[in-house]
Amino acid sequence: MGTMVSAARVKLSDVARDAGVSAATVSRAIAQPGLLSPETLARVRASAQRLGYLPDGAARALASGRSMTIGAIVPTLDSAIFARALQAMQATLAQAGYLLLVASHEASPAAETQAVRALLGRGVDGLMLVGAERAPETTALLRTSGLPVVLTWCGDGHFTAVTIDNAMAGRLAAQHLICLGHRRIGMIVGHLQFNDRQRARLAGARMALEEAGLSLPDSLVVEQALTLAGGRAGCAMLLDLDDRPTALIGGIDLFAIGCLEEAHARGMAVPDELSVVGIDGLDMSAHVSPGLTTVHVPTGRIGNLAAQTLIAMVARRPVERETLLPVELVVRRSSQTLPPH
Amino acid sequence: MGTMVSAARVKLSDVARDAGVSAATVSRAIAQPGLLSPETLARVRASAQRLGYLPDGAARALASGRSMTIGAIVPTLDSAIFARALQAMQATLAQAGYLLLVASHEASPAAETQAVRALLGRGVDGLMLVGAERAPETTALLRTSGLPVVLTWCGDGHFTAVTIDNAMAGRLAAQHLICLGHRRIGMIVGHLQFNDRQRARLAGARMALEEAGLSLPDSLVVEQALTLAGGRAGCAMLLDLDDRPTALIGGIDLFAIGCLEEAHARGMAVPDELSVVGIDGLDMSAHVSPGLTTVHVPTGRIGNLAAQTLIAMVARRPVERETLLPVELVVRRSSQTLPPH
DNA sequence: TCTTCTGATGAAAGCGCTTTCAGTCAACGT
DNA sequence: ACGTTGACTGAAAGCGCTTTCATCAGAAGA
Repeated sequence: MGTMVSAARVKLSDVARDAGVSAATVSRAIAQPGLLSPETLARVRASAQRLGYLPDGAARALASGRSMTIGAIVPTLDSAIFARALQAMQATLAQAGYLLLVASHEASPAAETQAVRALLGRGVDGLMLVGAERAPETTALLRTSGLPVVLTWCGDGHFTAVTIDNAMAGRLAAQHLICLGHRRIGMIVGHLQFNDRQRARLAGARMALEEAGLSLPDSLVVEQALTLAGGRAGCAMLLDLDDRPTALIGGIDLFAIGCLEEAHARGMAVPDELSVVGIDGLDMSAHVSPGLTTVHVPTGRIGNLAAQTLIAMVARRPVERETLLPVELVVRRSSQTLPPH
Repeated sequence: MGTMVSAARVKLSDVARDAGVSAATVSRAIAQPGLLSPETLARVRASAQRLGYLPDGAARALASGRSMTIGAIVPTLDSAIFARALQAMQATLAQAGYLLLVASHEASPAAETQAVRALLGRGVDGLMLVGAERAPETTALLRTSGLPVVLTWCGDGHFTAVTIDNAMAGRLAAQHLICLGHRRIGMIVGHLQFNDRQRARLAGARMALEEAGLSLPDSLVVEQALTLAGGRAGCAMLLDLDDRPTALIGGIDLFAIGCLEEAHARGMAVPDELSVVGIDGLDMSAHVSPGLTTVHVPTGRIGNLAAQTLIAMVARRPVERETLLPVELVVRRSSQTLPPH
């Protein structure tokens, strides 16, 4: 044996010869076994097995026009949110024989365009994207490609989408705090530039406050990078205000956890001196101290449904234009009634 | 316009015709622009641009034998560790024009075999795997394929690998606690079945204890699912022992964070009544309360290097057989000297 | 002036598979 | 007994691109 230079890979025609059938028959044995007689099928399978035949995906894709691959483009893989959604997608796709091709754009519309181009070129059968906001060029690319596309978290009313009501999430967080008697509420959000989810959450919170005769002035909103440290920094800024808020909403749970930390570092008791509410419902949030009140988002289901929807679209089965998944307030210890002044 | 049935996609021959050159020339304009005269190149590019030409990846892969795709198979995407490594890989790969195809096996060797088969079939140019332990069948598949393969976290001395010294990580954690005066130390590890990283960490910790004249009996080791809840449950089991340990090591940071939580729930002060050390160095660990002492692992670099190594192997450039990345103890507040008895 | 290069381009043969279109053959109906 | 039907299978034409190999100017050398 030793280091043998990779033996020429077994190909379909080898199997055909070995089994004494035509190439067409072997192909059918793989893709439409029902068309073959049991004996032929068994013979072909035996040969394929014995020779260790593995179909060449590129050739199949070229000949059939389907790559059995779905692409997903997310802001980053390094986030509990997208990691969970992708894991769910991947699991669902794998069951259907699809593979997941991933790309990230790090909040850059141009990078997203590039990623779309790359995935389109690679011949994915469908594409999952996050949010509805993107460079017009990207949208044009998507449209002219005619490829099945599913937007997630936010829809645009045109592409198929699996979404949550981000504005409602913001609203629930705010209403909860309002009900507890808070009147001065601050919010930390991600950079709003290329992030419609954060914009919607902010808008929802603001609207809830206004409906209650209150307001969420820009002075009480701070934009931060989507990290725990960003949340902590945002919290610090808000707490340093002359008329500091009595409650804070994190546009993502990570922000809220950062707030918990900053409050702790300052010796401010949560929830006694500061109430904190997040949005996302990370596993982690149930485990921090105090437990984080948050608006839970069914992240895994978004991934599962996006995958299922894409699979259905590839198969030309009808699908919901937009699936809206419910968000839900989960009250824990980080928020409480505003103590009497 | 309206709903136009997807216009036949622009293909290389269309560009060739438009530019008044042969298909070969267009192909060269894409892959080896240096071979063309500046004028021809410009003309072809202009045509391609105008027609919106996007090369067909499947056809390229079939004709050239390279798919410009790298595969990665991890236990799960839904873990801060693998998510970070994959994000790093993806970023590095994207810069080199490669795309990342991901699969997860959820700690099932059979699922891993299947994933390898799927990725091999899809014609990836290289493959990243986690750990060195796997079904013999998988290894055979990998070997006969002759594909560039990089193992991560643990190597097997045969395949190229980007690793960390897991045993050293366990050892550092244990030695730290021993130095603080702890004599009775417990450890929570992931299921050891198909996880050589956890086995090595356990072995390292055990060895450190034995070298100090102590021991880590099986009664003080509990296997748990790799989640925060698993860590908490493991901690509970260990604390319920008659002769409870004074310090706990988490085989992953998540376990250690679970310990913090369980201790908190029981009203046990950390580190006064219980010292806790983790292994991984999650961002989160710096932010929990008390800050978690942990053995930091350069997760992102593992991903970067795995990608770089794979790219080099595809290009037939020589690479290190095994790159061992350093781990480092980061002392925070969760561990302290054992108080006088 | 006549080779000999060199650089730029084209013609054409696949890459390994799918799929249409025919064709074969046994069973069936009348 | 003979056209029909239906179930299988095979021949062959690509899928869209890459890559030899050949060609053909024009530059350089003799």
